[in-house]
Amino acid sequence: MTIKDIARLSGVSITTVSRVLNERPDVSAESRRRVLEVIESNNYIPNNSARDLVKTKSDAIGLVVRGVSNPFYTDIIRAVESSITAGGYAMVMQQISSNEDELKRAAMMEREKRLRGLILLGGRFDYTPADLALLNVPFVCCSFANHYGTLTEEEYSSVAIADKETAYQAVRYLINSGHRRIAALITCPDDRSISQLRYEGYVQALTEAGIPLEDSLVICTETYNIQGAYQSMSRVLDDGGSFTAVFAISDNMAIGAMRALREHGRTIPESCSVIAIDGIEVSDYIDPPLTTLCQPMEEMGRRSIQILLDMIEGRSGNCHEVLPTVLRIGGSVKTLV
Amino acid sequence: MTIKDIARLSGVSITTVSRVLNERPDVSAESRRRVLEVIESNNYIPNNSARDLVKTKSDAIGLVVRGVSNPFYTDIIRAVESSITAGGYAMVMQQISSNEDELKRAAMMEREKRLRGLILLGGRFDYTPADLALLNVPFVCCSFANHYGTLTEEEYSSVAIADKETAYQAVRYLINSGHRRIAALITCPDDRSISQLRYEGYVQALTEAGIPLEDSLVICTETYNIQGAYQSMSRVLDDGGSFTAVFAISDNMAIGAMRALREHGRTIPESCSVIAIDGIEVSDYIDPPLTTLCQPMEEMGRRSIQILLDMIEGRSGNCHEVLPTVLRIGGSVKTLV
DNA sequence: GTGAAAGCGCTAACAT
DNA sequence: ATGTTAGCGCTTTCAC
Repeated sequence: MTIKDIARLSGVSITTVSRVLNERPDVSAESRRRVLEVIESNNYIPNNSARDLVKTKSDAIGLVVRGVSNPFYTDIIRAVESSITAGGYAMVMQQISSNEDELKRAAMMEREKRLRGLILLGGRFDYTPADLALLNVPFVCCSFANHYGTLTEEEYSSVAIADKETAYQAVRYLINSGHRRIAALITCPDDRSISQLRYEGYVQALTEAGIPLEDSLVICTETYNIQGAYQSMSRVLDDGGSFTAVFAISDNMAIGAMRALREHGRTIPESCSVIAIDGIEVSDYIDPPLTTLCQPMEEMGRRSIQILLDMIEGRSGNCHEVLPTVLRIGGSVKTLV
Repeated sequence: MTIKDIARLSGVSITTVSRVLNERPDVSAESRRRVLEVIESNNYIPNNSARDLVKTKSDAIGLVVRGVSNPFYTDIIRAVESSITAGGYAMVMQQISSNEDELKRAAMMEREKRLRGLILLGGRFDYTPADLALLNVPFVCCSFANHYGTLTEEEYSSVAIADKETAYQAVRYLINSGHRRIAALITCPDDRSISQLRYEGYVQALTEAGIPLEDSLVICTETYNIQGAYQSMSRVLDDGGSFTAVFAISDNMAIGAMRALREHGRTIPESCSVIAIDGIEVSDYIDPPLTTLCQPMEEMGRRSIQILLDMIEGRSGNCHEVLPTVLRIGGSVKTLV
């Protein structure tokens, strides 16, 4: 069933059918009615490949994710997908492993699929202008920005929270609650990632409060997953790590750490407080509910697509949005007297 | 940059370039080398739309999901995406809300995108042959089957666990632990969904053990989410619901219910045991770790794609796979003396 | 308001 | 081994 069949069946030319298909005004009501009728009754759907070919572009937007199973990304993906579909585009998703380069993958997808735009969900913080040359369509960095790179604000778009400041607030919250021996659960202090940024917030908060930094309180997990956090924290506790509170750079890592703490007889929050950043749903249902700074996942996804569509459809250029976080007080932080 | 440019630049015809592109043997080593060189240095990537158009089909496989943020689906999606990419195809994902019909959406996608096949992740259990007429490409039902429908085994494919039997095992485990007043946390006893199937397992286990069914022990949440389970369980506990154990049809719902139990002073497992089905990662990190029957998510995703590609590439026809579950003993079930 | 015809970039006979 | 050519299904001038 092609446009030709519809034309034949409704007794008009291909052109007229095309006009109806594209909601052009220059078709008589009568022709339109007939064509629509035939389309309807034959369940005809135009071939996207053919349309894309002639228009030399598709209606697809690519989503490149570092790990779809990261529960933090999950809500964003949902919002992204909804917004893309609502905007009349289609989403093509690819995930990449931690050692792959998201830009190379994105560039590949872009050319192959003739993408109109890209969302990068999680990625490196150190793109250079040369990296960008790979991409020929608008893109939005979602949940990260170019803090360690050399891009100017005009060269790319981003939607994220203020990572360093948020981490600072979290640690500040612990300090205000009377804690001074505060461990940081991060992936690595200088991997130019979100972890480094949040670690910097931790350092700033301690420094400002006149609390000396201690290497033994910086727990590096290498990975972002729950199991890695559990193992790293277990190891530290086995070695007798001593602190009254933990700042975890993600809810997921906090949850892994909390199990390690419990298994080592450290009740939460009585013998160790925990605070994190992200605000995934489940962390509000665990015991005790995790005190955390919530990112507006839904909004991050939605805004990213809004910005991307604005660029694709020529309404505006690159832009950067820093979304606010909200402190969700659970029961994982104890005030020391 | 099109195939024509490459042909010109390497001094051969477009056919030869096409041959190189498609790794055909009938090209001289010399020509191949030259073409490859030009392709490489110009960063040329063939236009997929054009290829799809002439081949009258794409390289895309559609994934239709009921709620991407369901943590149980998340691992499956990851496996599905990896397998699709590894098989040389591309994944196009769409999620649908609970009131939309997945088959209609799938059919829409299929025609528009000229999909080669479809994975339905979560869906109705009551398809009829008429429903199937909508779809013209192979598809695999992932995590569900046609238990309440009228399809024959030859008409569709599925990869799932034995839901009723698994639920039976879970409840049986509670009974063997000495429980007799066992609540069931389900969405609805007769919605022809996975909930109904698992509820049937619950009924069978009780009946077999000579335990009378009690309406007041069947807690319906309508939704599958954590919050809905929390609210429903809270309501029941407010009304003084009395039971020594809860069988939840999903880990997620169990986690919601556990918070409600705690908030009502019911410690787990001392004053109430909890068992569930799914085995998502986080449920092994909560306190107490949830005792649950784990589905092999990774394998479900992988096998679904294997089966789908086998059908797409004509290696075999429809087939059904029932994957085993594994009991993961946490600390949420207490043995009554 | 409508249609004929060119062409988007590619593959696949078919010929050489 | 290589090139010529006819479409794939659609949109878009351009004429009428």
